[in-house]
Amino acid sequence: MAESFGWGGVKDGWRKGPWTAEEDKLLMAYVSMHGEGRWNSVPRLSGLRRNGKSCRLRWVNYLRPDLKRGQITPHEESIIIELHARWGNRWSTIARSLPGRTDNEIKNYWRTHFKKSEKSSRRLEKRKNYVIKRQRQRPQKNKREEEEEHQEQPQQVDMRKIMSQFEENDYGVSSVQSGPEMVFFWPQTASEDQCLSSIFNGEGSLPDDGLWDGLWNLDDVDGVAYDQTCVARNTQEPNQWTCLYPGYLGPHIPM
DNA sequence: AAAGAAACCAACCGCGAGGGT
DNA sequence: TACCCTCGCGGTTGGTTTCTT
Repeated sequence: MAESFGWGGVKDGWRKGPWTAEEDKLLMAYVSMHGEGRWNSVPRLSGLRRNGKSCRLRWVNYLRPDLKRGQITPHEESIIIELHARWGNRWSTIARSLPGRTDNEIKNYWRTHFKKSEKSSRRLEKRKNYVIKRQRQRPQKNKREEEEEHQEQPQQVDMRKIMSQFEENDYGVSSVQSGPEMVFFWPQTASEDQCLSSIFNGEGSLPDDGLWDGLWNLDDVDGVAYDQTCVARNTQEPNQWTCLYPGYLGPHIPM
C-alpha cells in the first residue's frame, strides 16, 4: 500500500517520503563527483529514484556539510526577529545572515515559536521591543552579556496611552505604523537641532512649544526611555520624523 | 500508564524568475 | 517573442516526538 502511492511510496516513477541512509549516500556521492546543481540529472547519474527537486531539497536542507546542527541560540533568535521585522517572510534572505541555518529551518522555527498563538505573538512583541532597545542603547556587547540579557522579560507598554498624549497636545502625530513606530510632522524650515530639541525636551521655537515636555518626560508615564538614535528624519519627506519606540527599560517603574 | 494535545521537523507542492533556444 | 526547462522560494502537509492531563 505505502509503496503504491502517498507518503513513502512511488508516484510517477519517483520515490517520495522520508529519505533512507542509502539514498543519502547516493546523493552525497553524486554531489562529491559532480558538484551542486543540475539537479534533474541526479536520478540519471546517481541511480536514485528521486526527482531533481527532491534531491536538491534533501541536499540543501539536510546533507550539506556546512549545516549547523542543534537548537537555534538566543543570539540567532534575535537576528531572526530583527531580520523578519525588516524582510518579512523572506526566509532565504534571512537564512543568508545565519550561516549553517536553512530557510526551511528558520521558517519552521518562526512558525513554531512566534506564529501559532496569541501567547507567541506577545512573546514576539516582547522580543522585538527588547532587540530594538538593545540595538539602540548598547550596540557593543559581549556574547555572555547578551545571553544573560535574553533571560529578561521586557514588559509590554500601552502604546495608545503615549499616542493619546501627543494627540491631546495636537502635535501632528499622523499614525502608528506597523511595529513600534510613530511619525511626527514639523515645518520643513525647522533645523534638525530644533526638531530634536523640541521632540526630546519640548524646547525651541517649534509649533506648540511649551505644551508638552518632550519624549524624555514620557518616562514618568510609561517607563519609556528615548534617545536621539530613536528618531530619524525622513530623507524623502524632510518635514516628517519617525520615532522608533525603544521598549520598556526595566522593572523599576510600575505598570 | 495511557490518551490526547502540542511542538517539532522533514518533505512536498505550486508558483515565479531567469536563462537558453 | 514565445516557449521550455531548471532552479529557488514560500506555503503547506503529515509523521514523529515530547509534553500535559
